Amino acid sequence: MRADARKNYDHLLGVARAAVLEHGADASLRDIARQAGVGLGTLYRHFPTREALLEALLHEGFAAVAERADELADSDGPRDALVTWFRECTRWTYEYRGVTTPMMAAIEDPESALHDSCVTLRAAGARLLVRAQEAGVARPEVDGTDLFALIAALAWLHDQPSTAARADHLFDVLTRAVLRD
Amino acid sequence: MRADARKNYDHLLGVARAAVLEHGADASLRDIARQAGVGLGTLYRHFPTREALLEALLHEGFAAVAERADELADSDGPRDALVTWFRECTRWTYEYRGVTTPMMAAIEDPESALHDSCVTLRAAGARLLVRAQEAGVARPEVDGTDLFALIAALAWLHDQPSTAARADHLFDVLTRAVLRD
DNA sequence: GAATATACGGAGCACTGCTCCGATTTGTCA
DNA sequence: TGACAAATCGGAGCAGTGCTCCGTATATTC
Repeated sequence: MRADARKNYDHLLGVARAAVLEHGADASLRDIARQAGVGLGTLYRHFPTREALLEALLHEGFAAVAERADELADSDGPRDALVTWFRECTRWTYEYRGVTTPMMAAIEDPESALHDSCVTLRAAGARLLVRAQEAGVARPEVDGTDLFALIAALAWLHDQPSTAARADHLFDVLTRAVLRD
Repeated sequence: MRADARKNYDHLLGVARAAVLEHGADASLRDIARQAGVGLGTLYRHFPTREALLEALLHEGFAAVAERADELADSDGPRDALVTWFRECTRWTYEYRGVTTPMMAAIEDPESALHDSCVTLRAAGARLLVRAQEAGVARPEVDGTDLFALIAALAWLHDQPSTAARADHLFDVLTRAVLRD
């Protein structure tokens, strides 16, 4: 990679992060390029699709949340590990508005730049879920895809003006759908 | 209302219904106008906002689902009435893709053309919910807004390619968050 | 310092929502 | 019936979007 390309890539990523934090995952790509002092073609060369840009932006976070699942599996009991991870994962998605729709599309599309990260995240959750089910504290009819869907749904609800304020409460409500009473 | 205006209004509504059924709630307004053989200005005069168009499209459905709640309250027990209405209401939203985001925005915005219909729907669900809670079969911490949010979340999940096929299963899962075990 | 491969920038295309206003049609009243 | 006023229409025009393409400029290599 050429030196100027590397510099543009890094700068672009920084500007994109700020833009996505402020305007959500559907921030204007033109604005990002302009704000980075770079042509639109340059942005598209480095990030051919919006998913590629999001992947570059979120990759570390995905990995950290997935790894956190294994940490919790070691340190906590089946029930606490699942609930804590579910909560932390959900909270993490709250940072980036509108990221949940591309994620739901990506997990179904192996060509998407976000696909692998989403699959990794789902698998991490599924491990904790199975463990909790084996311990008899989670409902047996729920699977990893359901858990992923619930996380995405909570993120979506957090993006909606009418339910953003009660996100924590909705998390508690949805937790009852996963846990055995 | 002038005769030509009335004719355009009705025709526009028919074309819009087909377009929304096929392309979802964010169907191109230009396409709808073109397909109806009408200028864009005409469409905007009859339906000043997209919400106004959706309200005209969905008003009957909103009213029918709300009324259905009272029917079920008369005919069924607290638990069955709630679950059946929850299911029917959710299924109804499946007919129109992408309608849930504008609904969630509308219920918070009294100026929106969809506001009243959304409030009516939420109130209908809340009546059945309170009845079920008084009978001890629904969780006391859930309220009407939560129920509305769950319906919207299920509709959103149904719009996503990765979870559309398991919509019924997700309904069963989320029902456990509303009902007492 | 010259040659080559790499990367850049932005004009251009097709689409979107939405506004505005001159042209047209309808209903009314003499 | 015919003229007039009010209601309605149609689409050009503006600003924004995603995305492509290619002439130009820059970095690296020899």
